[in-house]
Amino acid sequence: MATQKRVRIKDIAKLAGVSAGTVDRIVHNRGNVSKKSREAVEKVLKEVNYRPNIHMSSISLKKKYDILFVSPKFVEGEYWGSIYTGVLRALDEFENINVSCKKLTYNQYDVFNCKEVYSKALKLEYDAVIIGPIFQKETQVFCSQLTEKGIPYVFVDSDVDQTSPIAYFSANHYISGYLMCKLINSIMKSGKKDIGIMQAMRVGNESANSTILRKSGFQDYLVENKLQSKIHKIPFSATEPEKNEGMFDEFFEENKDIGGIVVLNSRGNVIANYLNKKKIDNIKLVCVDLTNENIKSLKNGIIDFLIGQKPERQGYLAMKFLLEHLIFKMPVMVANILPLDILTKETIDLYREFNDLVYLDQYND
Amino acid sequence: MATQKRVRIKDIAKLAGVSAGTVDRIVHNRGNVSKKSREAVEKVLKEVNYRPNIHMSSISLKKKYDILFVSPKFVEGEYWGSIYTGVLRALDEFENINVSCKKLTYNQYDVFNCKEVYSKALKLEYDAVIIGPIFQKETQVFCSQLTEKGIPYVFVDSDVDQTSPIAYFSANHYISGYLMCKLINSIMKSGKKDIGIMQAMRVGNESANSTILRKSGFQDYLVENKLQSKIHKIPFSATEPEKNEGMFDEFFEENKDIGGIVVLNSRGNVIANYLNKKKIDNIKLVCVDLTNENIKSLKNGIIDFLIGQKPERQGYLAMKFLLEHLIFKMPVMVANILPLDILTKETIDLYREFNDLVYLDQYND
DNA sequence: CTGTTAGCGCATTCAC
DNA sequence: GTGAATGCGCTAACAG
Repeated sequence: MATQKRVRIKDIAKLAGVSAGTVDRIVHNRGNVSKKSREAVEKVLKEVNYRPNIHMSSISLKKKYDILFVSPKFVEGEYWGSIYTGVLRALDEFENINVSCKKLTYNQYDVFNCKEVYSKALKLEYDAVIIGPIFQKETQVFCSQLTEKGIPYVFVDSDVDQTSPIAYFSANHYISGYLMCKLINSIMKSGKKDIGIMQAMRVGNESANSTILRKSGFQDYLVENKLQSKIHKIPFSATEPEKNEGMFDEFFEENKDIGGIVVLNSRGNVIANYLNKKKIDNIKLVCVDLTNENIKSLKNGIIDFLIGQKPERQGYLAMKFLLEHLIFKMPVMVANILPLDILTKETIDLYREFNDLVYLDQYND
Repeated sequence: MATQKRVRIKDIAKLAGVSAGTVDRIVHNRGNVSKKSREAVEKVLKEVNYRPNIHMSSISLKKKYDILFVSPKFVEGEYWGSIYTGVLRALDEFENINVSCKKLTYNQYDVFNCKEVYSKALKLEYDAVIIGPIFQKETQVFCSQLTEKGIPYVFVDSDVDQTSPIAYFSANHYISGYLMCKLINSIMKSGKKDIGIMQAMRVGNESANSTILRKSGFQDYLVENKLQSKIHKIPFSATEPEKNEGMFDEFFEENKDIGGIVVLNSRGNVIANYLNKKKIDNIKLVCVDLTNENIKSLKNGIIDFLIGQKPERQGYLAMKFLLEHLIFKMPVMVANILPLDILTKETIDLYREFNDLVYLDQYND
């Protein structure tokens, strides 16, 4: 009753006046089909909305698929780790498909290392790539070389201009920054009016695309709402954390009117730990990404709102769509923008309990 | 690499020294098995963590399952409609399983009608029931009669005391109320301090369990945080909406210090539309449930935060778990508490785009 | 080029 | 009470 009976390959064969084998050859673009048969089958396919049953396919599929996963280095519980967990979950769900997934990671704070890893990646053999991009230009070069070799790729976390991925899976970073600005303003109580923004220092002086977009959304909210808050950049080092406390001490010495801080990258815990240590509790804090460290700070009340980007789902969908594309050459939607999760101390536990899946795998290259 | 090769029924058969047919008889509790075989197989099952492949099972399954869905009346886009949509989505995903789902609905504001529908339900034939409960006592009676007949049931939206469902799928309504109280307080600006709570009038004067729990969470937040806000109940009628405007006029005439309103049931749009019509824009509003009407008010800025309870997912999981239970008699987790979504004007569109699935079915009984 | 056939994991039926 | 045989939708190898 709910949905009409799904049409099978056998039905299509009958309607087109050919055998099941021929239909299968066409669906999988496997050649050796006469023009006449192809046209007859494609005509039927257009009429009947054939949705191949991937579970049935995978059981009898013999081909092996090699996928490469390239992203910033990570450990479990970090943003990129969750993306990878999603990738593994997709592999688990489609366990009958014979696919191997090789992982290659680079230092996201060092453009030179990223370049190195990309060229290392080009020497390997695989059917498709999942890319977690940080550096725009380097990724563009990498992608154009993949295109030359005829290898399809998808992005997770961000899209990259001037590339042609099969699909990408990301949050809307602009809206994310816009939202974070709204949230910090709506919870800052009258009195101290200034807002701080954390800024990571990188080798190569390039900021991640996602952070740039968030900053732009942040600014636009201020302008659209004619807010007069003074904005202060707070520098910090992701690679040499021991330097941070000194820098923060200096900053807060000079800026006494900070009423709220927004962290537009996933390292919110850096400032949260500082505020906690110094027992500063009159500064509101809005951060992004459900890293283990950020979650800890959300739970103990230092972070007020934490924005989640569903990294696990991004990875899951990327692998799932990639497999569907490889197997069925199905047209997939290119832009896949996932919703933003707004989390508080009250909701984080339920969120994790429900989304967490235990993976005991080692996260090794 | 990701996960160890899944063990198949054939593997178990070999390990236990019996044939695949025998293993299947045991897995499906179908009898006609010697004690010796049963013990051998069960021993192996314990050791190897057999996860039957439901997709492979369903293809060769011949049995037909009849499911009954009982809930408050709804139209598309309302809370209960989304739950039903999730049920249909599960049926679509497991299309190979031969299952029919009959729908029966009652007036959630009229306990007598609910009773009638429950007794009508008891006269039908089915293998299991999905219940959306509103009235506690009546549901308890219904459930005890189901238990007598040996018919399993699951709840969506709420659990009900003194019943033994296979499982239930709901939000934590207590936390939901607690959270709504925190949100309204964090965004109310100094000045007007009082908070209003909307209260639906019902035939039978029984409030839904979910609303009672939310109220309790709401109160506890106030107490724990030693907040002095004065709380005002604002009565409204869900069944005779034309009476509301007069009641609200009267209420706001008498209470000038309302700075925020919380609606602990899904009818937030009732007060939102009123505030919009009267151009009152200095009252913050926090509501629950993503009904089409509530979403409209969120988008035009009348509602500040809207709490979502993932009704679609509740319905989906209820049907999915029920089928798994019926087919495999698998032990399912009884309490399934879904996370709460916090939505704002900025995030609602992404949320809907991503979660919406088009179902062209008619919502008829 | 194309139809036929075997086999994937599983539930079920049918001889033994 | 049990193993062997069949068929589900699909892919892949094979024989024409």
